Amino acid sequence: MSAGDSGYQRIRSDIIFGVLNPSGRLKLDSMKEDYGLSVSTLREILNRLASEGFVVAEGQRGFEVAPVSIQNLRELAQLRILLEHHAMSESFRAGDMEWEGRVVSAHHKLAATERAILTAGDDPELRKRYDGEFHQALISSCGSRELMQTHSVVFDKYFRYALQYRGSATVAQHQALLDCALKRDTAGAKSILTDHINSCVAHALSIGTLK
Amino acid sequence: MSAGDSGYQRIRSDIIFGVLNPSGRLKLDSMKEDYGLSVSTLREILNRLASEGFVVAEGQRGFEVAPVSIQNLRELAQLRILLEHHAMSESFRAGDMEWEGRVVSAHHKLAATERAILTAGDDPELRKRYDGEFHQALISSCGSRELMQTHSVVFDKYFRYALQYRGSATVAQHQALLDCALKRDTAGAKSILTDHINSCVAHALSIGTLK
DNA sequence: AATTATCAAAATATATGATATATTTTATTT
DNA sequence: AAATAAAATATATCATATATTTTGATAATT
Repeated sequence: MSAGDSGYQRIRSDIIFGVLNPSGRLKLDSMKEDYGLSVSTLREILNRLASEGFVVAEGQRGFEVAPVSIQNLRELAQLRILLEHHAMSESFRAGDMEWEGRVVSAHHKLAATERAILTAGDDPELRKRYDGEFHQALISSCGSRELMQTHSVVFDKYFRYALQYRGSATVAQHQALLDCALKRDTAGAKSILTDHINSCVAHALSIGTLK
Repeated sequence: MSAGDSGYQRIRSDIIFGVLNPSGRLKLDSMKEDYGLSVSTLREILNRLASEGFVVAEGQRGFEVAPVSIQNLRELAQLRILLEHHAMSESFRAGDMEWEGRVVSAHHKLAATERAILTAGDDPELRKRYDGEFHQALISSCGSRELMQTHSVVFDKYFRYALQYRGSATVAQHQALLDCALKRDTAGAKSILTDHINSCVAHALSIGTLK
């Protein structure tokens, strides 16, 4: 893996998981040391992240981590619901046995990880990975790369607000989504997903660190 | 405007309007001369375009213009319909007098440009600009920056397939969309937009250069 | 004879450090 | 306190060095 690619993954992850503070300036000199990369390589990475929306580039004045806000959380939640509802519909319709296999497999890994949280404690990075992979599996037969890619970026941006583990309600919702998928119950899945996301928004707002 | 920014605009535009051929390799050395930029600046630009999906970056093997295909056109058309339907609904609901002003203004400019095509010939770049600004105005009160930005990228990618002017049907559809907007007729607008986009897809397919 | 494997040279891409340009801060003067 | 100039800091661009991939020639294998 190239220096640029691994640096990209690290910085992207550090933004999502709050290692780099929202709205914090990203000074090239200090990042050069922190990530062991040259300015040019850093700039390539920051340009990529800027067009994904994880970084804002203020022309001639450098880069900063994209801010977080209640408004932005609500927008991302709504957009995720819109994209994921549609993608689930299509995917449930077209999903074959291979698809069911992917869904069951992804759910198994997610559920096991969620159980492990109770004993070993939460690992947000691992949880995000399996959560993402489960929702991705659910929509993986939607037939549209563009839709899946768009959804994936929205999901990752959304996850900046979902860093705290919310416990058993989430686990039950994932199980219910699995059941709906195997029954091809699109309406049920949409309804559960809406609750899933809205309760996450409510939880994020209840912490009260946003404005 | 910085060298990087203007180069970005030019290269992005050259991809959308087919000056740079789909699937064509983007060699840094030759681009350096064509655009008068250094490799570093070019790489920043190509990285940005890669994460938007206009360019594909094959690790260690450089960059190429994103390919076009019937499948991709269909995906983008569907995604645009999904996003724009939802955004119109919200925007029609929330749109106030200022919004109506923006819509009327954008339509006026688009309609005038479309009329001018008959006498002065088509200028795809101008047409895209005003077409984009009209649809943007329609959804401008949707209340979600994330939705508008996502829509904007999808619109631009979609436009790679809409380079040929299609004539009076399009003009009538834009007029009908304006009427629906001012009447807050969401259902009507959705139906017209669907036709608008689907007939554009049909037209692109009828040319038969895609596969 | 045709195909595959090996290797060196050329072409190309990636990464770096240095320089030029722009922005912000500080100090000085009005 | 406001305005301006100088210094300090940071960003943007460039030219170059390093690493990778591709190409083409030769040798080995089927």
